[in-house]
Amino acid sequence: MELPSKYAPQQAESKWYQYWMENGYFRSTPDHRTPYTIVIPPPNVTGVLHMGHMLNNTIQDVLIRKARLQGFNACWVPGTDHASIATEAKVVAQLKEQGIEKSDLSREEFLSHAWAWKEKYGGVILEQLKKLGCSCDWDRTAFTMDPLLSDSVIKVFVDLYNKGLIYRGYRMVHWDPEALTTLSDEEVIYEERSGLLYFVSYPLADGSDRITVATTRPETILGDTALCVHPEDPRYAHLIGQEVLVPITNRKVPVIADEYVDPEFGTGCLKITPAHDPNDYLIGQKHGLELIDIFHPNATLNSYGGPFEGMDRFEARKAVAKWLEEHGFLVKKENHQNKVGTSERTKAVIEPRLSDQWFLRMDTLVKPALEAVMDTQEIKLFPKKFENTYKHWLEGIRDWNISRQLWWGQQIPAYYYGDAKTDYVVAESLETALALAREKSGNAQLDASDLRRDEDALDTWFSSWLWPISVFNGILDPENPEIKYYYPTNDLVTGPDILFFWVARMIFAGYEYMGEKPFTNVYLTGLVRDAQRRKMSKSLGNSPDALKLIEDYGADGVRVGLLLSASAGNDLLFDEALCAQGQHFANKIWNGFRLVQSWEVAEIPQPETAQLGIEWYRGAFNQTLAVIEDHFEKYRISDALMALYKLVWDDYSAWLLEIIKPAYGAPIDKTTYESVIGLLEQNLVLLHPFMPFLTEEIWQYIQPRSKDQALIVGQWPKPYATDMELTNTFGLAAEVIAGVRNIRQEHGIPQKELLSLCVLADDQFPKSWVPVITKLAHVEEVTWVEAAPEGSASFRVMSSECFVPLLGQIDPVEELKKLNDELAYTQGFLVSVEKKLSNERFVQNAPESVLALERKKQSDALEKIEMLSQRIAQLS
RNA sequence: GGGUGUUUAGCUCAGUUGGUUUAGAGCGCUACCUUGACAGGGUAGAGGUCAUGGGUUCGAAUCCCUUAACACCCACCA
Repeated sequence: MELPSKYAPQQAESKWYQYWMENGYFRSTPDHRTPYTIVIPPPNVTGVLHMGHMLNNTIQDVLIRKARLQGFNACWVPGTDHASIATEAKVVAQLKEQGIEKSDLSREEFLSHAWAWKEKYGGVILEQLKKLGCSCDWDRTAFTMDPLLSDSVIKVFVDLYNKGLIYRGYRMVHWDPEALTTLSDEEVIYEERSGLLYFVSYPLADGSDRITVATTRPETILGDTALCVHPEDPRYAHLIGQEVLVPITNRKVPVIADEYVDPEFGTGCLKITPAHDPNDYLIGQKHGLELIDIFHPNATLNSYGGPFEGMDRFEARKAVAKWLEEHGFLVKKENHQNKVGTSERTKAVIEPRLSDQWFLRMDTLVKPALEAVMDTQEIKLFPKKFENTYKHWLEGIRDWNISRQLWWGQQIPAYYYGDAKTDYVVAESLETALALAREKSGNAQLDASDLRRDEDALDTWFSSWLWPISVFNGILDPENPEIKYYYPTNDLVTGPDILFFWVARMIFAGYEYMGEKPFTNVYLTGLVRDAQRRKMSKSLGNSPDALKLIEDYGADGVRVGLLLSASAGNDLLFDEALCAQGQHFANKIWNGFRLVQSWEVAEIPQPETAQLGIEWYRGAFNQTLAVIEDHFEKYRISDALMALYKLVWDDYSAWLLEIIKPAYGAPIDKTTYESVIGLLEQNLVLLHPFMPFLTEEIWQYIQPRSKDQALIVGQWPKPYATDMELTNTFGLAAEVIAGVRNIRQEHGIPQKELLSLCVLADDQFPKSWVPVITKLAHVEEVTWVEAAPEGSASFRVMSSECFVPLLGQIDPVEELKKLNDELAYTQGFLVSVEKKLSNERFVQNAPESVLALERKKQSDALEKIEMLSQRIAQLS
């Protein structure tokens, strides 16, 4: 059959993906085999595939496919996350475009819009993963708001509440004025921003003096309820206990003293706005200060804003500053760098805000999670450096704010029946809630209509932290066969940016609900950056279109490109050139196959060269197989691929195929043909996890295969029984061949012209390789000589000297120069070796093996120098 | 402010407990090759005082300290 000389991935990819799907190779059900399980880090349901997804899903697919080939029952559970805040923001924006405000909708109406959106766009990213070749068990596709998963979340909430780990508290929390919800500590990103430090003077109530305070937020003056100085600050000692007038409002507030104040900073006097700053809040509590909340939820000023009411906080900042300046309260302004908390999702500047929220106590959950990683190593993080980060975070962790003022998500199962703050119950169902409420209130007349369910939804991560358990229904039905079989999962592959958000919390949940770790190995990939080291982001527009890449280079090419650049634990600088390299590699493999299948097979004896080549390659294959296993164990996927790349490109294509290649038009013997097909098939198995499409394509071209002979369910190779001696001496033969090629190159001798090769050999000369040397170096014959023939170019391999007689074509001056250069190098080398050997302390201290080695180097060098000198003498 | 990590060829990175290394790979680069699988190819080659300064050692890219640059994480300093 006539195959094209360029591998065209497009048709092959859709063909084989469909074939795999139709035959159910991705499906997994519990059986007698050992399971190998990965749960996907569920991408946002509204998301589209970006480079980060491409990378970590490629890695997961490599691991899953390899496990499948190794005979494990491989199960990769796909799914999506409802991403409460991100999705809600998108839906709100979309509704706005249609002229609908969220505030005009009921919860039910809004949710029906949100579900419609999810149905429409929710599957996109999963379809894209299929294009990449991901072999997920699609029948298991889960969504964090599926009934089963949602019920799990509610059950866990109630359970944790009953255990006393979840509580409702009035706290200062991070408020996102754009999304109109609170956020957890982890969702706040601090950014360095340059702003102004305003120095504002407050008159004493009795008019006797003025005090200047420094603030970055003059608008919060409207909520000031005290000034505060350090108790031992002599500058202000006389003012403690006096009252000052707050500018604009003319409210009288006290001057108090607290050690929190740093006398060195600003003026050493701090204004206290307990409602709008976490520290001020603490000081306010300590000193019993009044709380004045000056903002609406969207961070515009409320009625406390006086003349500024209705203004946005940043607008108000300028307006207040202007007012202060005009009325003589503003002493000066200074440039000031400070860290501003922003919302991870909306980028809005966070406003500290007091409110009633639900919290999860972390102290007891943290303990087993810390031990599992730091002490018992039940869970291993790759790369290891993240263990420290993990430890630090766990040790400094604060309670987790899990309530969100959103609708898209699991609604908190708390029901209020009265006006007091404690008039609520927590229950999985309305009926239970009613019963509990009647009991708690002592009012048997309570009726379902008297219960008001908490309006808030739960943090997205409060559902995804159960993911490895809930996808197997392990929360609602902990004894079911699936969870017992698949849990704990094996590997988790994700980005380090969600180590705290997700990974750590899954570990908490695993120990709390399964009494066991959720996974054994966590492989944290690097961030994908562009060639200039910038993060890939939509706003920079430097993120390539994932699907376009697949179209251009083929999924296999993209996978290889991505993996080649992703050395373990480092950020990866993505460059399309690497996808091209992957594509070239695919083509190389394709053409290697094209060559073999073009041969006519005949019942003729096997040439010695072919026998040697096959035997040697088996050894090389064994070595690479071992290297690959080792790399995989350490999650060095990139290195594993590179080892394979070299095996296939150099050893298989460049050497083996050249060695066995019959003369043009001549047939190949059957033995060699069958061996090389066998070797090719083994290569394909190793390559399959990385390049699933191409390998299946060739695999099926080689011969028709039945359903259970497909490559995807093939068998991982075992090492060949082979003569490693041949493998080990091949390197020398290759050097001889390279030596001859080099001489050809230097003297411009075409391939067609056969040369002869004379060798002044010692024992180490690879004599068994002579037939191969003859063939690949285009040498007529190899003869053994005792002295250098007249007019030869020469090179050395170990301590054998090789000559290519080139009467009349040799420039003795050139040849001499070459020899002299080599002599100089060898002498330099000898000096360094002898320096060591003449050092008594080296001889005394170094281990025998090292000494022997140095002595060998010395004698080799001496011998070489002698031979070189002879040649030089001869020529000059 | 605290912590972690990085710094090896033009680029991206290996270099495993210090000794088979006057340091390796891939890509790129240079020269030559219309070589019957592949120019998305082949052959050959150039290219590094292992960030800096010091120390330990018979021996350091590798261990210790200094300095510098970069990256990331954590932290309520107005």
